Amino acid sequence: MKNSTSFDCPDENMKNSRAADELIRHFVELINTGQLKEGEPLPTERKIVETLGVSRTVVREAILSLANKGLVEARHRYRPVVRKSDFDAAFDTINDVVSRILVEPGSIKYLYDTRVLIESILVRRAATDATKEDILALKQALANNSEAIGDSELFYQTDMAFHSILYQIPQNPVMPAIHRAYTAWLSPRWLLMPSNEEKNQTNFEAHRKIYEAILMRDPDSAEERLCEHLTYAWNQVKDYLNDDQI
Amino acid sequence: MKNSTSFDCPDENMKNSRAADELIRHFVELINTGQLKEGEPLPTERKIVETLGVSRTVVREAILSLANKGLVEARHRYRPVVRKSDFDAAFDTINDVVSRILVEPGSIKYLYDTRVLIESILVRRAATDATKEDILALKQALANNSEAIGDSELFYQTDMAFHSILYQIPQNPVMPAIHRAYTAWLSPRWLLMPSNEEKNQTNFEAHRKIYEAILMRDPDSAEERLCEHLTYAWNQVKDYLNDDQI
DNA sequence: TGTGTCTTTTAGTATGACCAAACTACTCAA
DNA sequence: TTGAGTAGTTTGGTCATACTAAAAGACACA
Repeated sequence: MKNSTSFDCPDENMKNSRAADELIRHFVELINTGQLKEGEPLPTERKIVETLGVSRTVVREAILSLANKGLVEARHRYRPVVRKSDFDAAFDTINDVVSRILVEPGSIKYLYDTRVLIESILVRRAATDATKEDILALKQALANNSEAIGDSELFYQTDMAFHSILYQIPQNPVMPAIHRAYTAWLSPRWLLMPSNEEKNQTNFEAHRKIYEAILMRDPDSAEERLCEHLTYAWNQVKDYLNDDQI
Repeated sequence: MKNSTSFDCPDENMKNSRAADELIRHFVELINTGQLKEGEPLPTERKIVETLGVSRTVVREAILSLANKGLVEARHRYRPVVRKSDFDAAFDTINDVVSRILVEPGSIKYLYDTRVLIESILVRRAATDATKEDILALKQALANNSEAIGDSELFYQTDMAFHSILYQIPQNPVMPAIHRAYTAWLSPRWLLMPSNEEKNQTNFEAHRKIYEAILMRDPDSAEERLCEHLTYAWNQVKDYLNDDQI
């Protein structure tokens, strides 16, 4: 189909002449307006071919693009279904680029430093804004962390869980998504580092100090202790990264 | 979470029989190891067909995926070239998902609030860490902002430029990328709001106060003034968003 | 050295075919 | 009646081929 008339497109740029792009826009429109709801499957490829008047090649390209953009989920041999689009899904779609970036020297540190920045403000806000329930959650996470000191794998999990509370306190779904993204991207390198009870003990103490500063409603102290904690953690892990990754 | 091409399951393959996936992994490997360098074009589709022994359909799917993942850049009718993978590119690849998310009620505010959080810690760090050069850059940006009060379009640009200095101070390439992402995602809604000289004057004064707090090396004051500024800005813009977008 | 034209190559698209997995409907036994 | 097993149908994944228009390259010409 050459669609010389081109009903709605004023043909602004020649570069946008891929037929699949129009299909993509079509489905994005359907999804954004709710005509295709979350969890609902797209029409079959052959159905789209006959209703939209394009070839199956184009249909498959469009669906593939939608899948790669994270708007639909295309399991092998199943109909693509409209995906839940939340901030978690957004971070998921850049896993490959980030993996690519993280092989470049220095990038891991850059990413880690942004985590330090973000958690710095998070502990400050925790110190000033945390509710009784938040404090209780931190206390519980701290207890779990304490009990796991002898089990490094479990300690790693409770460590993450403690930090994740900080991301939950602002009641903003973007923050937990950021935490999950950090975890997904950094943990492969973190797990290169052997753990032991001594390190666990040190990290637990750091968590306790942060908790206490939050309890005392002292943002400056909370931030300072968090930075100490994360700096220590970085120094621990960097010895186990290849030189060209640091 | 399940369509990540990186390792996910200890039980390795679950019907992972899509031929394109292997091709994708192949090229990701070539790119990550530097055998395919940045700016270098991929082989032609037919070349890949004959060297890798797969059909052109599969080759095209793989290339399309690489393009959607942001690892290569596929201009219409040109050979795909290996793309520079930086944090800017990462944010670029999620524009579609984020656009989808931002049509959901409340999500714009959530995103904006994370910006407030991040800039809060940025102004704090600016107050404590900014070099003479940083201060000078802020001063210059402030001057440009002042001169643009009468020209709303120019004011918007100098406004962004002032804030962007804050993102540059940590000397971390992730932060400017975050700022550009915020700008790209939020500005379409921001530009719905009509500007006038009075608002510009107010915003400039806010910038000046932030600058002065940084100059005085007073992080608490800087953070407080920034939050006032961004709260004011939000209140200004929210009246021009549809009710179901707020 | 730069420019316009011709030829070759290649990406974009369409079509048809085939296979295997998923889906559907039906049969049959408990 | 119901549940499991089964055969036929649908559909996604892949391959092969063909055609078109645009990009790349070759080449003569000024």
